[in-house]
Amino acid sequence: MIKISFPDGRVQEYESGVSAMDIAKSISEGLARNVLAAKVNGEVWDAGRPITEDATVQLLTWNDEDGKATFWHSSAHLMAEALEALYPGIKLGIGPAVEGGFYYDVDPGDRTISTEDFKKIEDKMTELARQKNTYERREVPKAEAISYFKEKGDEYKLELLEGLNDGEITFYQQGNFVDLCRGPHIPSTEKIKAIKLMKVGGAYWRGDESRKQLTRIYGVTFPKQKELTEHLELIEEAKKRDHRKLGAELELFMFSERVGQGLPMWLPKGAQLRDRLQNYLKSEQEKRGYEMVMTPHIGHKHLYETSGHWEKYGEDSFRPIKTPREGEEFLLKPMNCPHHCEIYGVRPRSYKELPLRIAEFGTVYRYEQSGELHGLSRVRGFTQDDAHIFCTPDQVKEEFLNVLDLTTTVLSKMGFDKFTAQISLRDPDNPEKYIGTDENWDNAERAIIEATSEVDLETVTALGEAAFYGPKLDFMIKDALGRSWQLGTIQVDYNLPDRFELEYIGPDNQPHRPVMIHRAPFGSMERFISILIEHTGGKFPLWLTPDQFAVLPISDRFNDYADDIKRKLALKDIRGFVDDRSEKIGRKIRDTELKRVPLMLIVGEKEAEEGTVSVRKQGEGDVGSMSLDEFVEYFESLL
RNA sequence: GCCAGCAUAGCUCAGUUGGCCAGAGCAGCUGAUUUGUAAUCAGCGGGUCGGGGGUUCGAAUCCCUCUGCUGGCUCCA
Repeated sequence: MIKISFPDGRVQEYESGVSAMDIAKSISEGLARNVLAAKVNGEVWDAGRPITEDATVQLLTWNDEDGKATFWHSSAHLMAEALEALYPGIKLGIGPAVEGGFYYDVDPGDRTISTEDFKKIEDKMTELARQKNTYERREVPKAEAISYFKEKGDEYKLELLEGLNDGEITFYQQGNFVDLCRGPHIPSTEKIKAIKLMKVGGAYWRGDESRKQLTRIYGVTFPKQKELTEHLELIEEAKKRDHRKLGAELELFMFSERVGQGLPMWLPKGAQLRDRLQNYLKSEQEKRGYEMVMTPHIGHKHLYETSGHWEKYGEDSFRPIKTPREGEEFLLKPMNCPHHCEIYGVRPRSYKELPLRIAEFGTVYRYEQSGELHGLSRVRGFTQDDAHIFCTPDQVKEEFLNVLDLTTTVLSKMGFDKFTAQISLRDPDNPEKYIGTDENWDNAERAIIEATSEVDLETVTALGEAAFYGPKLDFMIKDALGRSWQLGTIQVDYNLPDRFELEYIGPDNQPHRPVMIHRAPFGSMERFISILIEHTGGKFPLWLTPDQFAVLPISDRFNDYADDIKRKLALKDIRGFVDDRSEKIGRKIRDTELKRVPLMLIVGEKEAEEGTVSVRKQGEGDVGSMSLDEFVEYFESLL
């Protein structure tokens, strides 16, 4: 007998060789039906694999991330089986589960697989799934594995085998399909009820640009048809909120082929929104001791040689521009920090001035590969909400707290309430990869960890993810659709102060090197606004939205009254417009709704006589009529 | 940059196997209507079918090439 302990702490005895599925059955048939895999001593196993020693066992179902991943991984095998049936001789790369589904990289030879082929692949998968084939695990000697794939002519699997040792090779088989696979898998293909292939694209074998490009087919599967339907609805909703679509509809920004790809232009409403966002951030920064600076859009190549950016990124940047006579070389500024370092160095600094916090909405230009450009989220010219804090090593923690406070304040104001952070620390096994003293690193890493724990921020720690010049903290937020986005970062930097030989005179009358902290709560205005658009679906917070109200006269006869309302509200800093078209009120309401204007003031004969407005609120409808003063009060209560 | 796909009016899309002056809805303009909580009616204008080259008696449609966009890969100070 062996002892099995469960997550709730319960311990029960079973015969050796019992499987997770047996255990599930002993608890209830219903549970057994839902079990996809099991975590045995922290490792995910096939539900049917015999357990021969004492172990902790957690049964995994669709509701567990690991259960989902197993389900999708098994679905990848099912797709591979279907592909082999439809494309004889197709060669297989790898087929893992990923966030939101699975993919398989395949080499179809001289055939191509496009979205048009999805239907027939899905149908084949459904047909195979209905055969209720079990996934059988088998340990295979390396020699046998090699000869199997040699005969099959699958060079990719053979290459994968090269990296594996004899004794750790397993095959999984369902139906007629055998694959080299570590597993685990779900018990049977019959669990896979709903199948949808999502997209197809190229992917280099083993992610190596110099290797052959395989066809990557993405798919997603579910145990219930209904879940697939919901999943597709979520994707539809995301499509509706796509910032590129809304940006055009709401006239926030545009792109032009003639201006160049990846170079957004802000239309009046978008510029207004962005300006408002910047002003808000500016005022919050001023409260926290930041000072604004401005620096030019280009900088001498020497500046970036000093900073090290030229050496590291120069080859992949926009080419330098030259002065016509002297041939001096300038770069479009890819970073603001070198300029800010020069500002720090304008005169000798005393420890009494530290921390020095200098901020700039600095527009930078980076050559991003053309295939990477995407709406506002990935562009070639963008504006960072940048600031650099120069401080003493002792002040790092205090400054982190200051930045965390700023960031959480600002993001909450924007309607984001779910944020987490990743703390990136040194790789303890490779200390030589990093610049700066051990003492400073220890100090900064401790400061970050302490600061984040003091503000009650949910964090994950990633060892070895730090930059070579210092540890960092990255903010992640979840949007209204539950998607995660990485926003701004806070990075400690020991490198630039060195390179620019920055100093301050300490109380000991000796020069010391300051620590530099880079931070950008939004990351970039462009990217942040793209996330904000999708988070809100274009329904921005009232204080931020371009037009806060629209006055809709019932007929032309009340246009003057409507203009009067608008003027009076403008005096109260409430902004909006009058829709004075000769349209019916229903039409005006519809058009105003589509523009995502939060408040509508409908005025007709009754209102003009009584000096009132009839208020209609986004998402709520008619909220009744009120005097203008009452409306101003109502408006303020919504802010 | 690489792979795959796409490009027809300001927007969303039709356009049969290449074949008369390339269509619709919305938007725009003009006029009528003067309207009470999500689309009033009529008329008009608007496209070298992304650019260039080729095949053909004939190209939006087939081929090549460039540009841009979409999805993926790689990269991201």
